[in-house]
Amino acid sequence: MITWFRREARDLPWRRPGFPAWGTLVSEIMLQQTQVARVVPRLEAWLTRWPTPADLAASPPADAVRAWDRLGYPRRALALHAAATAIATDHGNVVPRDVDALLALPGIGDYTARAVAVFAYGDRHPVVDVNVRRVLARAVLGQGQPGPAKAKHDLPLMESVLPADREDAAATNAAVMELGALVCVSRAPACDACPIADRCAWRAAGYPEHDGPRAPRQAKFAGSDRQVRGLIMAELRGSDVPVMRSEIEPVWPDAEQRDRALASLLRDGLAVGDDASGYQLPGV
DNA sequence: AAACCGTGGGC
DNA sequence: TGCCCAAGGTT
Repeated sequence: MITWFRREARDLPWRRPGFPAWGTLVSEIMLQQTQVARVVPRLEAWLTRWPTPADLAASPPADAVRAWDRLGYPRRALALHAAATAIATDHGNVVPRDVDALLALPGIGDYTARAVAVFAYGDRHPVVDVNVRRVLARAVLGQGQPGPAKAKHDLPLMESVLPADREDAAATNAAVMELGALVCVSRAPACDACPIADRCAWRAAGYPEHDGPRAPRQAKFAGSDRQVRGLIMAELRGSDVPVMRSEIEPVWPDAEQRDRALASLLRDGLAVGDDASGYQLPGV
């Protein structure tokens, strides 16, 4: 497993020697529900502009949202800015190493907290993302697809597979994740190229169809409030001055849905303003 | 705890 | 083409 990883691992920015913990944190938040290929260029630009948390904290949230551009889920940009502010003020501008301290930061949950502790600091924790859940579902549980994510179940399962040694455990976390991303993929797994095919419970059972509960499918995007929010955000990102309501109208025909989307953006803090002064990104 | 939150690539 | 999927988190 670890041998396979050392041979096959992709050359990614966050695997470079000396890559800062701050970079790991930024990369992990960017990678939430977002493909590696789309993250890499944004990550490099981000770290060049904001080399430390304090640098980001010194910029207005609007700059973070603009730099986020079209990565998606712009709340992440706002959360990252808030996390950087907390790190700069409460943690001496040093990304926390403790999992509970990381969990206390906005936008950081079970996966991201452990990913930072393990990949930035080399500590021994189970790291469970969608790739890991799929590999465990197949290799250990003998199921074709993972069920709904459940930390209470997923973390102990990964823990049971981790080597005792700290460095080996970190390498195993990365290796299982990489295996799920490159070989044990969701649709057409490349079992011929799998280093643990001879130990895979799913393969041994003859690849049975999945019967248990599946992870819930995403709601349709076309025509959704999420789509309208995205269109409004693109409008706000593209303007240096407040955007009037009349300028938002053209982005979507349904006025009621438009208003609902704008109201939700205001509630999320991704937009500020009113009809009189116009709407813009937060903090100038 | 189910629902919501963007965007784009692959097939 | 339309659907599945992607290094999840928050409410």
